[in-house]
Order: sequence, then structure tokens, then C-alpha cells
Amino acid sequence: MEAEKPRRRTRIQTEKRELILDAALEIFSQHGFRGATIDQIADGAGMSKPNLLYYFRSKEEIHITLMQRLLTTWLAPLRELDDVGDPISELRSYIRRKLEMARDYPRESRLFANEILQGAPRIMPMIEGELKTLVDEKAEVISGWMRSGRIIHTDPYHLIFSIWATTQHYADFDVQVRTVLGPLRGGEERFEDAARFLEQIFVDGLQPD
Amino acid sequence: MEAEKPRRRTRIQTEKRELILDAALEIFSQHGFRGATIDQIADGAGMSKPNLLYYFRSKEEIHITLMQRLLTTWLAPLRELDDVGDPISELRSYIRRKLEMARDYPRESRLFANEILQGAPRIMPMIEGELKTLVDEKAEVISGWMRSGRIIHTDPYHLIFSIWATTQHYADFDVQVRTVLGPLRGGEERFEDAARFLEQIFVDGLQPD
Amino acid sequence: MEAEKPRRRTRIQTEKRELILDAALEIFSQHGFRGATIDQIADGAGMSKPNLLYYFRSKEEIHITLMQRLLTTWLAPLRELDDVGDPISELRSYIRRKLEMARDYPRESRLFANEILQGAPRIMPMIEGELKTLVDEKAEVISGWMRSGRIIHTDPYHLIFSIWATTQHYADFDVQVRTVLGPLRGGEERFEDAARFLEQIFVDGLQPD
Amino acid sequence: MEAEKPRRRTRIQTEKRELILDAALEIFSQHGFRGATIDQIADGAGMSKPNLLYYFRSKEEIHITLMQRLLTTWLAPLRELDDVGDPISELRSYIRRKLEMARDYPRESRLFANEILQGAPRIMPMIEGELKTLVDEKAEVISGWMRSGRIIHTDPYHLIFSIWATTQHYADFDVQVRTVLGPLRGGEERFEDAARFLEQIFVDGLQPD
DNA sequence: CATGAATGAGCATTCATTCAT
DNA sequence: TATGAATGAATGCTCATTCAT
Repeated sequence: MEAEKPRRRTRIQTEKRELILDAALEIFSQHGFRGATIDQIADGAGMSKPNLLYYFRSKEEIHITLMQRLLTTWLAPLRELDDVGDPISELRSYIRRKLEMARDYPRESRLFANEILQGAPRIMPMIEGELKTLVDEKAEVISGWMRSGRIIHTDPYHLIFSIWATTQHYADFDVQVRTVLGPLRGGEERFEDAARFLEQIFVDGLQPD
Repeated sequence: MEAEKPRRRTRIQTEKRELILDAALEIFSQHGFRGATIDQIADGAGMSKPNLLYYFRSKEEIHITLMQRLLTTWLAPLRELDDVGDPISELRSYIRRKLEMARDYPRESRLFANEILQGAPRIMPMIEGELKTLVDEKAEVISGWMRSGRIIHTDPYHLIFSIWATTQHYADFDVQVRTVLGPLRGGEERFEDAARFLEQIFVDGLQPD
Repeated sequence: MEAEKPRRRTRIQTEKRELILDAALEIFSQHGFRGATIDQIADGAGMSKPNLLYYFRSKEEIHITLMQRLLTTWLAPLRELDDVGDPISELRSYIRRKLEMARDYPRESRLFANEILQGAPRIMPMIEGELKTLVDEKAEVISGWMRSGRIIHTDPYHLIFSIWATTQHYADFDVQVRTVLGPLRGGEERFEDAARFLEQIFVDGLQPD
Repeated sequence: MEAEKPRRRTRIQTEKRELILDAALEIFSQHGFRGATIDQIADGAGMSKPNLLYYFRSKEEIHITLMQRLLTTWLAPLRELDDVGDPISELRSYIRRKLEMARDYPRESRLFANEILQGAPRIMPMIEGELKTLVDEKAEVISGWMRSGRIIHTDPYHLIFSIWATTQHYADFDVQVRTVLGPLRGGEERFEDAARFLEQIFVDGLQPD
């Protein structure tokens, strides 16, 4: 109801907000929105609860801010998928980049998965807007490649879903993956192995004879 | 932590426990463990909170019970993967069954995903035990098929992970899938389309020339 | 948003609710809505805060319940003002009853005053409805008495306001009244003195020569 | 509790203090002492919260300062009641002035009412001192008029209370008055109507035959 | 003078669990 | 078995006040 006074940000404000967002990412991705407490986040950010609430008005505001940034980074690899490049190497790069993100930013992946799992209560508009638009656009690019015979014919949407699912799996189901692979194969090399496998499936599999 | 006194159960007890577990599945899969409340579950099961706690000692006990059953059902398709069958049709069936489960039991899938996402705090022993054992065993079956040249050579573990990831995606990321596909392609037929795509990738792709 | 489950009330429920309402009346009338805390009320009612919230869902619900009852009792004297009685003795009785209420139920008077002072944020509908309707009706009765020459002609609405103001003053401004009157005249007899004065002003003053 | 160091004030200090007091009057009269926040007052005064607290050490200090001024203005009409004037026209003027104050300074009236309602926790000394002294004095003046037969015999204290109550009612119970009078009679003319009624009651009614 | 930053104490409300019947 | 009643421990958020600059 109240008018948001759009506070101009000082340097300290910006820095502290980053601190908070980082701590929040850790906590939210681990416990989900409801499972996370402001206390935990404040602790992680090294400040008191009321002080944290001086930078963000509410738990939800932190979450929303996180989500907005997240989506942008998260969609970056897909956004780079280039119409004019070579289809095979474009797809290969896309898968590589997605896997790298799963390896380097697993918290972001889990935060996103958490939100979608619960029905995307706080992120739906972005899914319907930005995300859908981008996917539609890139699906069209892929369809073009198919029509021109540069990759075999298949469903571009489900192709994208599958790439998402398989790559993000290494972040979202990390504990399971590592446990199943065991100490011998569950180290960092698992990402190399996954990359090799996924290329075989998606890249070789899509290559016309 | 306390030793469970193994109470003998009457028929009524068993029925009520089922009622509770069903309600709990609904709530837990929707809100996660911490986000769910006993009140909601009791409501869903049509009984009072203390009465519910007569059948299960605590919120966690419900969750654990649910998880135990879940894993068994969840692994059933993989367990059916038959050593002596035809590899190609075995894999095809496996993918089909997993997709059917994603379609028919999305709550179970989400509950499982939720748990793993949070680091499997309550299910780790089963992952390390039952699940890992089964995967190891079936990976060996698949390896056997590869060695005998009946399917092409690749990594059986990552193959299993990929089948899990892609099929479960249709349950866990359901909102996103339907939103992106839009009203025209996001109906029940999405499972058919997915099946067709996944067979192309996994079955045709693994076929030796 | 949630559907109110209309709880059937047990005897204990009813008794405890009364206890709470009584304590709340004490606290609210003393500190106002915002100034009162649930802790204070729970303390006054001899129970824990969560226990109190088992009987009333929120602070506001207590206040609303209190207000609803209040208005009914509060308007009772005016409601008894009888069309067919003798105007002079009707007015005399009305003033007496209002003064008795100020003496015997000062907390109710103050609670009401508090609410109106703050712009009646939680009671406006009742003012616009029940209260206005009743006043309109009784103003018409008084007007009738005037038209028939049984009391002198004046404004019936402002007459009612003045009776309200003067009688309630002995509850609402009690501290001031007692302080000004001092120990000699500020005891219980102040109500007798007030009654005598008010009758002189309102009753004798309205009498036609 | 600490001894106030009597700070000498610059002109700017004085101006800012006025700004603050005006904003505080608005807020305190609307929400009561506990319901008001320093933030709201600082906002209303167009300054930051710590800056406001540079001019007044605490919320309470603002309130006390406000109360002290208030009482002086508030008692001015009574103070003007003149021993040597004509009793009837003195009383008439007194009522007029009090009604004008209710019309022009309703916030002051409500602030005062609020404080008394809560038992005058912060203003008691002034009630016992300044206010009581003045009332005693003026009651004696009125008694003199009665003894000399210039107005009829009645209780001067309760007469003063009644004039207070009835006039202040138009400020303190403003919402109720306007709601009951409705759009047709609840405009600014309500003060004229009230004045006419009150004169009839108090002035004509006190006139010896 | 002015303000951004920080905090301890408080507050309404929720929730898992226990107790008595 | 079943439930009404009770509560300790959170939990999100507010607010008067202080501190540093």
C-alpha cells in the first residue's frame, strides 16, 4: 500500500546487498523459501537480522531479487545459441556451457529447481514472459537447422528440455550423482564424463548421416 | 534415535496410516518438508492433529515412511530392466515406464526431487544402500550389452542419470514445461511427444549401425 | 483467504473466551488497540499467549468481537427511549441510565471513545448502520414530542450528542474529573451531582413553561 | 529523568522544532502515543529520524512538549472568562470560543482526549496543577454569579465539565457526528447548529426567570 | 546539522509436540 | 482411539534509540 521510496544506493548499500544476496542464495538453495530463515541468512551475511532488514524490506524481497538475477544468468547460455553458427558446434557449446554452469553455480540451479518444483509461485511471470519468449525464439532457430537438413528432424522444445534436464541434473541431484558414482568416479571428472556422454547422445545423435 | 517399538498394526490402523501418507505426499511434494505443516496434512487426511500424531510419532516419521515406500516404487522400473531381454526394447520400455510414472505419480517425483535438492538429509542411507546397489547392478547389465556389441559403447551410469533426468523433468518441472509449450502443445500429448523424442535420442542413438 | 472453519464452542471455550474478552477490555480501553499487546491480555486472562491465540485467531479478532458486543450494550439505553412514554420522564431515565453506564462500565465507554477518536477504523460499518439507524429513529421520536408541544423545540440530533457527550465524559475523562473535583467532591457522589446537574440542564431546560 | 540541560536555541532550531511538533500533533492525535512512530513524524516533518532526534531527545519528549503547549492554548478560553463581565454573555462567549476551537483545532482536542483516556500518564502533573487551579478559580467566579442571583443556582464544576464535554465532542467524536448527521446536515453548518443548541441549553437554561 | 547504518527489545503469529480426558 | 487444550521455541518484522561520520 505504501509508496516504495526508491532509495538511492550508496556504495556500502550495494556491497552489503551483495553480501546478503550471496548468503541468501546459499540458504534458499539449500532449504527452500519457507525452510530458510532470515536469521540464517543474516548470520551468513555477518549481520544482525534487523540490519539485514534495513537493506531488504522482507524475506520475499530478497528472494525476488535473487530470482530476477538468476534467470538472466541462467538463460545466458541459451541466449548465446547462434542462428548463423554451425548447428553442431553451437549445440556442443551450449551443452558445455550448461554443464559448466551446473558445476560452477550449483546453488543457482538448485534455487531455480526449488522454485519450479513448488509451482513457481514467485517466478511465474518471468517464466511466462522472458523465458518462454527466449525458448520460442531458439526453438525456431533449431527448427530452421532441421528444415535445412543440417541436423536431423526432431522436436526442438523437447530437445531443449532434455538438455536442461540432463545438465542441471548434475547440480540439482548432485548428492545422488556423487553417491552413486562413488569415490572413484564421483570427483570433478564426473563433469568431463557427463560432457562426453551428453555430446554423444545429443550431438552425434542429431548429426545427419 | 529411539528404538522403534515395532507395534503390531490392526487393519484400521493400517488404513488410517495410508490416509495420512497420501495426504502427506500431497502436502510435502507441494511445499517441501519445512514448508508443510502437520495441520495441513491432518486436514487433508480428515483428522485432528493429535490424532494424526497417534499414528505417526512426528512429522519426520511421516516423511521417512513416505520416502521408504517412495524409493521402492521409484526404482521399480529400473529393477525390471532385464538382463536377458533385448537391450533395445528393454531400454525403450524403461524410458516408457519412467515417463508414465512422471505422468501418473508426479507428486512422488517431486517429493524425491525436493529431498535430493536439499542434500538428502533424511534419505541418504537409502541412496547409499538400496539405490546405489541397484544402479551398480544395472549399470553392469548395460555394460554387458555394450561389451557384446548389442548397443554402442558409452557410460552406463551417465546413461541412467540422463534417463532419470529427462523423464523426471516432466514431473518436477511440470509448470515450466506446460508454460513453455503453451496451450497448443502443453496438454496430455506432451508425454507422447516426449516419449517419441527420448526414444529417438536414447534408443535410436544407442543402436549400433 | 482461508475458509473460516466455524468451530463449535465447548463450555470451556466459551468460558475462556469470556475471560479473554474481559482482560482485553481492560487493556484495550487503557492503551488503545495499537498500544495494547497480546501478552498483556494473555497475562490478564491468566494464560499463555499461544493459548490465547487458540481461542481468538488474532488481536484484531478480539477487538472486533469486543466492539460488536459493546455497541449493542452501549446503545441499549437509547433503544429503550419510549415513543409512548412521558417525554420528560423518558429523557430523565435516559440520562440516568447513560450515567449509570458511565459509572458501571467505564472501560466500555473508553474503548468506544478510543476507537472513534482514531477515526473508527474498525467500527465504521456499525456506526453507519446500526447506530445511525437507531439515532435517526429516536431523533424522530423526539421531534414528535416537540411538534406536539410536550417539550420545547430544539435540535434532536444535537440533543442526543450532548447527552452522550456529557454522560460519557464521566467515564472517558474520569481522571480529570476526579482530579479537578478533589478528594472532597470526587468520590462516588460525583455521579449524583452530575445527574442532578444534567437533569436541570436537559430536563428542566426542555420543559415548556 | 535526567536533568534537561536548558539548551539555548538558535532561530533555525526553533523553526525545526515547530515543524516537528506540527507533524507530531498530526500523527499523535491520529494514532495515539503508542500507535505513532517516530518515522511517521520524521516523514511528516520532512527530515530523517536521527535528525529529528537531534531536536528532541525522545518520542516522549515530543509528546510532553506538545502537551504543555496544548494545555495553555486549550485553557485559554476558560482563562478569558471574565469576573466583571455580564455572566450570560460571558458564558455565551465561552461556549462559542470552545466550539471554535473544536472546529479549528480538532487535532489538539483529540490529542488531549487521547491522553486523558489513557489515564493521563504523561500529563497528570499539569492536570493537578495548572488546570485544577484555573477551574477552581473560575468555578468560584461562576459561584459568585449564582450567589448574586445573576444566573440560576447549580453546580459550577459540572457546568464546566458539561461545556467541555459537549464542545469537545464535535472534535473528538467528529467521525461519528458527521456520519450520524449524514451529508445533508453534517457539513460545516453542524457547528452553527451545535452552537445554537448549546446556547439554548446552557445560556437560556441558566437564565433566571 | 544531517544522515546512513546498526541494534536490542519487542510483537503478532505459527507450529510441532505434549497432556489430559 | 480421538480430541480439546496448552505451550516452548521459533519466525518475520517493527521500532525507538544509538553510533559514526
